[in-house]
Amino acid sequence: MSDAPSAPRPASAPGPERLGTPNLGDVARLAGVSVATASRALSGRAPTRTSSHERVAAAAAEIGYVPNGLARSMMGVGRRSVAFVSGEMVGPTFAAMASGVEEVTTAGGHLLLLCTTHSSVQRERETIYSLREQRAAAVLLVGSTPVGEEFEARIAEYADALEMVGARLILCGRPPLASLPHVASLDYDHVGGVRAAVAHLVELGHRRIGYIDLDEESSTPLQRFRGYREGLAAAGLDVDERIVLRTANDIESAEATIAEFPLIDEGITALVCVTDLVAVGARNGLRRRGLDVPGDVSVVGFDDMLLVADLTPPLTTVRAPFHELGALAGRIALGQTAFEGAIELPTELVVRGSTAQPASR
Amino acid sequence: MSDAPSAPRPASAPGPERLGTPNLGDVARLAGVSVATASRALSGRAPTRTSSHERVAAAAAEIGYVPNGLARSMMGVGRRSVAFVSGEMVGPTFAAMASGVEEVTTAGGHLLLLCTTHSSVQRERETIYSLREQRAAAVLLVGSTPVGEEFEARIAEYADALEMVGARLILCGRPPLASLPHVASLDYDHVGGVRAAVAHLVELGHRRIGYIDLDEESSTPLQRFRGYREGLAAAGLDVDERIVLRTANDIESAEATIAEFPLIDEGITALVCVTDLVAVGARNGLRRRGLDVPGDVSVVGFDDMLLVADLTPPLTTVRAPFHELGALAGRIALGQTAFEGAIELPTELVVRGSTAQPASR
DNA sequence: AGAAGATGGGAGAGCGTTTTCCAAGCCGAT
DNA sequence: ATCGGCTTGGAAAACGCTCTCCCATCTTCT
Repeated sequence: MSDAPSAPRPASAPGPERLGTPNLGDVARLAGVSVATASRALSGRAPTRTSSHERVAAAAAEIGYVPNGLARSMMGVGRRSVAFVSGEMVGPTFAAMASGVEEVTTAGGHLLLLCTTHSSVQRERETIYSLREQRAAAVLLVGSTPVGEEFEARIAEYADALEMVGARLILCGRPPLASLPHVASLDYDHVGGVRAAVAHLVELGHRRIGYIDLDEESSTPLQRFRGYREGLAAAGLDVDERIVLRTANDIESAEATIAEFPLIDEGITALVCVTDLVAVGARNGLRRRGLDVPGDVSVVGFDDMLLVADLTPPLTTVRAPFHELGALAGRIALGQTAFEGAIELPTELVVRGSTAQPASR
Repeated sequence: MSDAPSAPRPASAPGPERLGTPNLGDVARLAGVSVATASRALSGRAPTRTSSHERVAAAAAEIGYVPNGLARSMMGVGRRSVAFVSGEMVGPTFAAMASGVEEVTTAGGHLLLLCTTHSSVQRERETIYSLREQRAAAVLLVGSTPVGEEFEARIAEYADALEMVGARLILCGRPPLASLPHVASLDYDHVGGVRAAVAHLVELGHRRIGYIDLDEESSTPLQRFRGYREGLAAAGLDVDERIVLRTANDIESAEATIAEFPLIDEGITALVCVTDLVAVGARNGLRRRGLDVPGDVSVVGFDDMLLVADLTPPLTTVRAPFHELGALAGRIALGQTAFEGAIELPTELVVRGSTAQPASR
């Protein structure tokens, strides 16, 4: 049956000109060598360099050859990609973490993919599965997320799905999951940070310290609240649920929350806030009620976002190493650093002007 | 010569088990159909669905088949990627623009690549060429950059290089280049924004209005300075170089710059700043010198970054539609919107408390 | 009942690389 | 002069997919 071993070239024209971008075959043809030789010459993987190598290089330059990274990736030798998946791209912590990741991915010759889930489970799942199809080297799931069985089951599903194609899943900015100790997860010391903040307030003489929490049940606020609780406990104080407020994570909501809170009646002299944004809102609300910060009420935030040092008063807050966290996550994603158990980066209390001794009664 | 048309399968074992992730061939084999049928069935490109389609779907589910996005991309049917290339990833404008781009790329089923050049020409070039190899659909070069022939030549080089592989170059957040009207470039109205700021100050009664510029010659500060000049001219005033300062784009530098500036001697009552960061630094410096804002000197910024509304006094500034700019750039990148000449999005003056009538002399 | 049309599915080329295997060619050594 | 080792380069398989022919059915019309 095989009467014509050489196929009749159905599509391409007989002339030397081809459509589209030139290909390694074109380079080889022009240089008068085989594609194998051309590939070897261009990738520098050949034993020695000979005249044909130079012909290949010249041919490549002449026709403007651009190697196809997609094809290289398919052969397992291209750049791999790492995905940065977060709920939202705004917010003070995002950019710093992303830049940390970017630093190590590009240093390693890899690509950084950016995805947003808009806090939708469906989009999160779609994103992960899409990334799996793209054969990403790793997926960084960053930011706070819900706690609970349903969530852990979802992460387990993602981890399995990704492992199936040799991609690893890394949880970034959230604590390790009890049921999934093998999933790499790195976080910073929320608890210690807030504990330090509370200790600072206690040392200043505060005894009645309120807390403003987020109105969502996710890992970050939960941990920070634990820091509050432990901080109080360390000073021999108990959590009084009546002076724990909840709000959304933006300035306006926090301000509105403070507006309708009978704090004076409770004798509160200090307020620990789950984030800087909430702290700023709280400060605005206090001010609106004619209360001075820190004269009447001290305020502490968390994140040390840009500009909080320039507020009046400058905000006392907890600084977390977002950039380092991102860089470390990137290194683990690329396999440059092994993941051995949970990683928790230290945080640091930055004392500024929004905290002071309570007014003498 | 062709005695053995069927090659002797050198590598893979004879058993049904294969290493690595399952393949479309594996699915087809299990379903008892050809790869062509399997491909059609899974991609839903077949006219109707038949029993074999269901067998294929079942087989795919059974062995956990994950289509290879890289291979699909190589065939020209996969997700394409759009690259967001900026100097730095920090800064107030970055996240908003990136999120705008992300919104439209993922809506269109595409991938967003994130790259940083660290303001190094070499890295910029490497990035562009790497993206070209990756066959990105488009490259968004975002942020301010140097002006001048050398720069335009570089952009021309990039545009040509990218066009060679069918990728388009989009300049985002900088004005169109005179020598390259065909490369898509979108910007927002720096000039109009600063003009409005100056007009606002003039209307308040200011006549001696200083300016703090950046110490770099790039498009953004140049345009904003032009807005300053035109704003003064519209009020019949001239630029007095003695009250034009230069600083780096961070709070500390701006503060230091203000510290050694004889502004009182010059009778300055208002200061227009090239960015919010500089404005905050200026405010800090003024305050340090015992001057009140806006009592002694009014201050205007540009960018309306997060928290400037919560400073004391709240900063009067110019707001630019960064998110929309990013989204529009994304749409042009994806070819959803045609680029017809320069695009300039409007800006808006946001009057807050850092500007007031000059003190009566 | 036979032919025309519709339709599902298979074989195989093609995408642009890398890489393995193997045939030459060339050198010095026996 | 011939043989083993070494370099050099080519043919072709492989990666995993899509897509264009085709052929074999099945339906349906005359």
